[in-house]
Amino acid sequence: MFALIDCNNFYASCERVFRPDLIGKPVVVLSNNDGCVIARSNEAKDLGIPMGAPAFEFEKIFEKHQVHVFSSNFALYGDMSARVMDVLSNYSPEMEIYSIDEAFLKLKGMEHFHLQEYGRQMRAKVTRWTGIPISVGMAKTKSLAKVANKIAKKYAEKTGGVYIIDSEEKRIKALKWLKVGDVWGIGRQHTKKLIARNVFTAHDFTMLDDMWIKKHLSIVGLRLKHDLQGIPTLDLETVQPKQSIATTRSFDKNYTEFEQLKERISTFAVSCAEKLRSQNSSCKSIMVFIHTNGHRNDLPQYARNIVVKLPFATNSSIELSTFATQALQKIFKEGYAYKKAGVVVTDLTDEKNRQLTMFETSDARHIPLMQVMDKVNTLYGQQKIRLGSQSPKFVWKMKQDRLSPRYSTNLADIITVNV
DNA sequence: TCTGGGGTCCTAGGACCC
DNA sequence: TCTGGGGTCCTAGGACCC
Repeated sequence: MFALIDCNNFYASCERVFRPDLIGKPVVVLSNNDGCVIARSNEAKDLGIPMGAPAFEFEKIFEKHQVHVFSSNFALYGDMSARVMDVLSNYSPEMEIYSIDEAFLKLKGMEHFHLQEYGRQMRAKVTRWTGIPISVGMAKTKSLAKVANKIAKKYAEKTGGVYIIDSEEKRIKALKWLKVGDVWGIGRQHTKKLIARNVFTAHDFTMLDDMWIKKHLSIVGLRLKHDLQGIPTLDLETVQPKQSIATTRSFDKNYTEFEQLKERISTFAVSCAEKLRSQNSSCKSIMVFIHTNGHRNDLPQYARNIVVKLPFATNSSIELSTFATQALQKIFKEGYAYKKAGVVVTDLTDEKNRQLTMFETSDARHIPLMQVMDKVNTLYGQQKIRLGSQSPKFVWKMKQDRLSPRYSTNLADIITVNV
């Protein structure tokens, strides 16, 4: 058996842990730059605020219904996630942390446990120890555990937040209930195709011909079909080293000057370099992209990316910044209003096993320099030491008007209790 | 005015090898 | 008329996830 544990309305729930006065009230959390809604409490969902709703379009509704709006506070959510995962790890030796708010547990050898009760215990303990409400779904395969979890969440009162698919009868009933577009692994494009073929439910999907699925949804779709039929096809995935690392941002306003973009790209490259160093990797290629605002029909559009193979693997902020800004020069065009840019590093290698080239031009002196930079910046705050190319002339600040305190990761933000 | 960020996997087609 | 067979690697693009 597999269990899928999912935190309910995770970001919104994190905000509520330290603001219990918000329980029962509509809460939404916005994306970077306070752009769109990325998390909603049940009360906010009931108001008809959709996922991804642009904040500016819903400002009136927020006001009218006294919705509590938060900027995203990833320091808080990351820390709360670690706490939840820590509690869950006590319930099985085999766990896969699937995302910031989801984990699969393998319940091998627990067939004789009272699983319903086991799920209830998990739920009680996570809520008690972290303040985060969760839903638990269990079934013979991962994708069915996902389905069970949806049922547990949707019918929380009836199920107590725990649902188990443990018979063929329940499996069929669950799959007939689930819309095909809500199946894990079936997105918008595939849903369109499936509905055109009169496939409306997950159950309809499992009745499709293997060859048809393989042709139109690839091997991934076929595996999913088998998994949904109760044939274990998807196993827990072990933690793999990352294949790519990205830092990308939308801007608060449109940028037209090369110098402005250069500062951004340099900063993104430095950020990627820091992420690389924190996991002891170097990268051998780098991708830089820029584009205009696709939502603005009134402005000329331009989007380009460029991949640069590096002559040697590196994680030096200085070197990556240099390569990135050189790349930017190749794709930048005058006369456009740029809204978003990013740097993605790929071809990652272990720092220690770095292959040198015959004519290595990477500067070995950067290594101790980066160590010192990381140390100082960790101790005294981000960007206390930065490159000259990250000019303070262009001070850039993300719009975060409604940021909550970092209750659990910053000493100054710890809550005070008055007795 | 204003619309997120960070990932993964698969396939088809081209280039290349013997 | 008639032009092999079997591979690998790489890349771009498309799909998906939270």
